[in-house]
Amino acid sequence: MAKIKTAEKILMGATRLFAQHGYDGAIMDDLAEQCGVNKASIYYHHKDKITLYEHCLEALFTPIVDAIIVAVEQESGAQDKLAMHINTFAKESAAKPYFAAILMREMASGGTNLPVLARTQMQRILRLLKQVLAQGVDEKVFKKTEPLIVHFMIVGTINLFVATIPLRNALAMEEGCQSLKVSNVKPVGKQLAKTIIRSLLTDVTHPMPP
Amino acid sequence: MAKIKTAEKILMGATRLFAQHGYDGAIMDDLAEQCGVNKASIYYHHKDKITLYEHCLEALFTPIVDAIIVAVEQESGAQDKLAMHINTFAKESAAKPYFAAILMREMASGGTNLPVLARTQMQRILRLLKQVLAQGVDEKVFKKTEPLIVHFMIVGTINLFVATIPLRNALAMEEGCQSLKVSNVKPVGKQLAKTIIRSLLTDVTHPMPP
Amino acid sequence: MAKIKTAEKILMGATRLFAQHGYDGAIMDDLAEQCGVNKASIYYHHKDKITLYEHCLEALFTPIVDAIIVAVEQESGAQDKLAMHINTFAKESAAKPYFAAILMREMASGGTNLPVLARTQMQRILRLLKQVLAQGVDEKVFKKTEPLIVHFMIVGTINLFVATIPLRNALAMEEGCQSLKVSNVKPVGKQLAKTIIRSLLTDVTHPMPP
Amino acid sequence: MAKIKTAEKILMGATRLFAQHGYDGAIMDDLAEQCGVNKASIYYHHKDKITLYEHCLEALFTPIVDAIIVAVEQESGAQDKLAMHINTFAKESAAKPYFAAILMREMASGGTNLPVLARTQMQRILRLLKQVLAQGVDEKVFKKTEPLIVHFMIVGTINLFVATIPLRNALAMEEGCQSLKVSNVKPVGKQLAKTIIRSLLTDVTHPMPP
DNA sequence: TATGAATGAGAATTCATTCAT
DNA sequence: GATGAATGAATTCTCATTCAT
Repeated sequence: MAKIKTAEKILMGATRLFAQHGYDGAIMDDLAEQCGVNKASIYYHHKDKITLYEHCLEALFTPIVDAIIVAVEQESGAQDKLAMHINTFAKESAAKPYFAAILMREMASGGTNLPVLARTQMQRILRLLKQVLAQGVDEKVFKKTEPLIVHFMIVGTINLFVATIPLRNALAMEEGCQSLKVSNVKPVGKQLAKTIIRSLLTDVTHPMPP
Repeated sequence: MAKIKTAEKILMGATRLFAQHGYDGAIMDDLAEQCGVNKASIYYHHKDKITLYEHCLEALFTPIVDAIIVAVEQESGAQDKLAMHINTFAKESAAKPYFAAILMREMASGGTNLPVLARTQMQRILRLLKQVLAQGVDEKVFKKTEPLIVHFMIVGTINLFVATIPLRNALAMEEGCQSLKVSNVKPVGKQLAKTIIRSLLTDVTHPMPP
Repeated sequence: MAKIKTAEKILMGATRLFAQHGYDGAIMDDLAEQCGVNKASIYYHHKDKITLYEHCLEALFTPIVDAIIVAVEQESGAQDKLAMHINTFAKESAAKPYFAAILMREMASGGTNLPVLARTQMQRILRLLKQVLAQGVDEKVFKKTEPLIVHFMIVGTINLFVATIPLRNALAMEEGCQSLKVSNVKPVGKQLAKTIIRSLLTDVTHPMPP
Repeated sequence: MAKIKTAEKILMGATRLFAQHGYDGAIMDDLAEQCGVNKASIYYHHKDKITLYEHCLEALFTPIVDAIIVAVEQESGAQDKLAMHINTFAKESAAKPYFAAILMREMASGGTNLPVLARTQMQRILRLLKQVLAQGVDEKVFKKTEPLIVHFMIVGTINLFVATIPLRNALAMEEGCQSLKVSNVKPVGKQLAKTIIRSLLTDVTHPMPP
């Protein structure tokens, strides 16, 4: 019987809670109740709240960044790599929706509280992007641009899209405006990739991916 | 004697605190101290914490959205309107940096807690954008696109850029990586506008603004 | 134009509030609002809360006790005096309903907080009752009894009746039980007087008042 | 080791405090201190102040009413039942002196705040009394009377007597008036029973209980 | 491991009172 | 006399954390 370990159960519940309410808004009592464990058990497994938070970030960020790096490595051309970068980021964000919320809050805090590990992970992504863009410049397909801005476009757009899925559904109800209800990330990633790549290309007549 | 009104002083201090720490992380005692007023004074002017928060959002969001609408109205062509939309959003966000942080947190919450007024303001922006894009389609300059995605690109990118200014400065120190230190929003807005507009244009040979 | 003086207006409002909520439950802000005066005005006219309370008690208790004494003096026989004592107490309590509530609360506090003046007034009533009962014993119409118990019967019964008028009306609604709705004090005073006097009479064949 | 449970300890302390100072006058800090428990413990066991108050009323009222009902059931004649009703009410009130104080305050509030349970309990008493009086009328021993008035005489008198025991002791000291010092409830109940029954009897020559 | 109970340090809110005009 | 604003001292309640079993 594949009983989920208590420590794991707590970690998952905590991630959801931190995503929904932020670090300060997440309450240990609620966590215990929602996980169906005793409050003291949390402390048996996780030292304290801040450490638990760090565990959550670690468990959340690392595999996402790893997945992106692996995916990008499988492509060879700069253009394909960039497209893969963006699409994988989108896919992973959509698959682990708490990632977007937590990242957004941390960015909102100026990232000051962001545990070192999470910061490191975000820098790995940025570094990867820089390499891809540099490769593109070398290959004469991309113009020179500020990688940071591209990074912001990717992360900002996707995060916002994923984090607002529930909001948009609510608005769609209120307003009867169906267009708000877009909740599939794939096309968003696609269009974002197209937009960014097109703006980077040296030669606009260069063939675009479909 | 132009004494700043206490209510106003509290509102400003509260906005900063909410932006820095989020709703739950902002502490009324700190607010009182930072404003140099008595704790009870806060309650004299603002009923309770949640109401104070709503007041902050109201004071923050409305003028920004108003400014964007006014600016866009002064242009006539869809392309110019869109550029103005993006640049004004960037300019306003940069001028009132708490806006980005607060909006990001709210988005992270799925916007569920977002007071009605703030939601309404964000919808005003979106509605404006829709009109501009529709006009562009009418004028045959723009391809048909999902306005929501464009909206996300604008808001997500700019917000992330503005909100991470302090983070990036910190990172720049740590890493000695000067490129992180970009803190002037204007070029970001410019490049974002160019990127988005270029991807929207029906005819890539269409003349771009410099 | 017979404008009610502010001090007076406050006194009346305060009496109601103290009766409804007790000393601790009465809130100065509410008082100001209900009286339509500024909070600071209360302190202009009444020093502080406890003093205001004393003023209320004084204004409430003294005329009631005076009225009883005057009324009793107008009778000559012990039996008539006692009847008058009870009926006047009932009448006055009904006319000034806040009296019952305030007295009950004070009694509930063990009367420890009861300002001296109010205590004195209650003792005047008790002293009067003692005299009447003693006179009855002298006149051989009354048996010797403990005046305090008679006092309690009178005050306890009438107070309870008057104070519960609103409660009983509520209950009558809920239960559809009309008998609860007795709200005219006169017959209660009458029956109470009859009950007490009958139990005091030496000779049960002694003529009773109708 | 028969350690008194904390929840119970709090309940008892709270009952005393509510009786002495009323709901608004009872302060949670004081309660914690007097019980020798931590402030937060109170909330661990009792949700909030109002709930704690309700728990107190429940624990206080129910057994008293139960005792009265049981005692009355053991008698058969209406006259004996009524005497037992009054005497048991007196006995119970004396045994749990906080009952009188709390009931008086609630009555003073017009009973409006009185938690449903306490109201229900008081109605059980009234209903019992009605049955006894009705039985007496059936048995032709009692005249028809308004049960509510009889109820008020019983409750009002006994409550006042019990609640004022401390006051009277104080007065007795001040005045040197020994007669005030009556603090044994039994004779009061006895006399009250005699008084009420005598006034209810159809035939005054009817044999009274000693 | 798990849990019910406990707790100290806060944190939001209230309230009587005062002050400047 | 009257009033809007301010304030210090509570007061209720919360929350992360610990302890005994």
